[in-house]
Amino acid sequence: MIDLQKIIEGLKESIPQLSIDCVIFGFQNQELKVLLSKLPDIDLWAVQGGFIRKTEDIDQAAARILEERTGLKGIFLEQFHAFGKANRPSIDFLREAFKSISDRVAVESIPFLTQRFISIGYYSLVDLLRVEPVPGISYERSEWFDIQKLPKLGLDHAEMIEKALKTLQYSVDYALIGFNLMPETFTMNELQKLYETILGETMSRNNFQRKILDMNILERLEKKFTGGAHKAPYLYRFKRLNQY
Amino acid sequence: MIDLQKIIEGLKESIPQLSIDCVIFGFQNQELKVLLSKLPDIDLWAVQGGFIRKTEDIDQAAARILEERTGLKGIFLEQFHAFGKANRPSIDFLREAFKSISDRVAVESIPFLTQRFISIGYYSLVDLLRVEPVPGISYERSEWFDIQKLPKLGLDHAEMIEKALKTLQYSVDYALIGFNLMPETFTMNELQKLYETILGETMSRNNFQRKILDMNILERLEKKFTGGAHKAPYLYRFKRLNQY
DNA sequence: CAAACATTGTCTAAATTTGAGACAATAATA
DNA sequence: TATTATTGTCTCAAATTTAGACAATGTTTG
Repeated sequence: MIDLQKIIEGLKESIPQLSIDCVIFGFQNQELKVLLSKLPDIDLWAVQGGFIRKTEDIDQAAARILEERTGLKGIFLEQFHAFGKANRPSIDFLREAFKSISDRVAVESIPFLTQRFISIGYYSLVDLLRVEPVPGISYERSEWFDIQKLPKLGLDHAEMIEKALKTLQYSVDYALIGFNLMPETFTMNELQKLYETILGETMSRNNFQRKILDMNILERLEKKFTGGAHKAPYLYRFKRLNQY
Repeated sequence: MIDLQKIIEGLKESIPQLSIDCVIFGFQNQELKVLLSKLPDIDLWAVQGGFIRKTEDIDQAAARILEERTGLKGIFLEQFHAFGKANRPSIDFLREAFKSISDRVAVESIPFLTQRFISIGYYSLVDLLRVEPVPGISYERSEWFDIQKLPKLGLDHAEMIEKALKTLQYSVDYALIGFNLMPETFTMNELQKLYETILGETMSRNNFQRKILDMNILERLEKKFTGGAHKAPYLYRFKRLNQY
């Protein structure tokens, strides 16, 4: 049950007309996914949003929202763009968003919510299996969607995801170290699959290995015996030196 | 004389706790410069800031502020980062900023101004000679500063300029940085100086020329006879197709 | 008026990086 | 022991970048 009083109190401690939206990417089965939450009673989805408390840095607010929705702390999280069309969001979206409480109160009666919002977008890349999704207030449930097969998205969230993805692709090389996305140890092939999924293109095995090894960011560990009828690949892990 | 009433009315039409800051770059005498404005009675400078009107897209607001301060329209302007430390700005800065009117009203009595501000940073590239600087309200005058010799900056504006410059350096290759920074026509050597200044490194003359010409973005015009005792260089201008 | 001078435009060879194929090495299975 | 699938690495070709060289050309100087 949604506690209306708590919502309104929370809003009072927050900065009006300004929100944060986190585009949370996850990786599984060679698919790049994004964590979306569904509005009640309608097939409309959104990325993980929230507000900025008055005493909180915006980076802290983004980290808090990420933690609230995934349970993950200390994850690499990067701002990518602020969205501020004069007509976002439409009151229609808000009415849907607060439908579950709208029998008790009309959205229009909460001034905080009926105004125009400017939203600062952050993105993160997480180990999907470590996430226990908790939808934000007024959302029904959360789900991972393949980036190729997104559902109907509210507001400008399609554009947001698009832009977050572009930013992620642009910064794969340095971002992968920061996001502790890979398990502690992994094979070169597993790392390559991640690259290919993010970039949406295949890469040649030999040259990928050369490129990554030349970066000098990995240490080679013992071999991994998978039981497959073939040569066993080495395991690697990221070096523990001077990184983020 | 500053019209206090006009200021306060303007603020009423603006979104609270949210501002825009434009880092405006220009190029002259082989120096990359940034347009700063000085506070009255104190040696403290700031980039070109302003507020967002309630009915205005944030991109429009940035373009308006750019035009107000430079007289230039339709110029390259791109968002690069939102700044939102919980303690920005300090009330001290504001008191200085509004000193010129503070004999008539205490800053503290304008609630709009005493709150925390989150600022969205844009950067722009302009032809310095076409600019007629007009300082923002509450500022004394505007001046171009070599990026290497910045004066004392208020708030987090040093960090802002730093980050804008980094963004500019990253985008050198895909953005036509010369298009707005250079005069209508220019020599290859002048363009090279611009690149060298932005990137902070020297480049070889022959290879720079090849690289730029291969981009196929310039048209070659007649030669420029400088009076120097040597071969006259060609003049170029940017082609008039599908650009900013 | 020819020689000297400074700088420009372009060419070429060397060095480096990238792309693509080849092949031996090696776990597990038949 | 031969077969199979995959890995790690090598090599060669192609593409790109770097560096050097040199002729061309306005202007000044003798």
